[in-house]
Amino acid sequence: MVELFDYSRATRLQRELFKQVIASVERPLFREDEARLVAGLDASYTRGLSVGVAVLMDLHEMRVVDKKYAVVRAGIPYVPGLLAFREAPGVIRALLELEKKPDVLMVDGHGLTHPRGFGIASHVGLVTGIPSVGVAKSRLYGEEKVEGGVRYVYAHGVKAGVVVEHGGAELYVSIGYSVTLEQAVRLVKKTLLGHKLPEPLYQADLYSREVKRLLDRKTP
DNA sequence: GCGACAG
DNA sequence: ATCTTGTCGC
Repeated sequence: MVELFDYSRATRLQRELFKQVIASVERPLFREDEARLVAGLDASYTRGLSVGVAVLMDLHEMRVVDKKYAVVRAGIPYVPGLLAFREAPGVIRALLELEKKPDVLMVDGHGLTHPRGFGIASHVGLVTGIPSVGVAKSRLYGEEKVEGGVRYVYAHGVKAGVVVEHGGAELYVSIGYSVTLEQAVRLVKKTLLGHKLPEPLYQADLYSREVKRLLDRKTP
């Protein structure tokens, strides 16, 4: 039968790139002290289209300094574990449109805490070569273990994520690409303001839905 | 076979 | 993620 999407080929690629993520974490490119720009990445969907957005924020002033979007065909359906193949194309295009290169990316979804250790956060980070952090609103994979009052998520033999409780909800923070788990958690906590999501993702969520509405209203 | 399953 | 009005509460 003709396959619209080669599942085994996609998972094979993820298992392979997972190794590069592990290698990147041993020598993190992310320089916390010098980091000034973070990009929040998210996407919305409508009529077979994917609206990917990238919102750039200044970590010192915690203000939005730039934001871009890209509309692409949502070719692949959503399949747990393969979210990146549906969502990354639009998000990456929007990211490349930014006037300045971010020091780190915050992606809506998991990174290492993924069945094959290569969720969308790792995917986007590796493809662009920019350190990344995954922030999901629910669990996907891994074993949770509490140590010193901290809810860690182990995956593929490594301490891959942390469950951060905030505003009555839980945030699954995980290593995306070229960052340590400690850096990932600090970045998320630092950008946690008055919303359930860290500011970069909250702003990205708002923007992607704004563009989607604009698209719905424009094309009846 | 059964349960889990990012957005 | 998306489909969807009003409504209860701070």
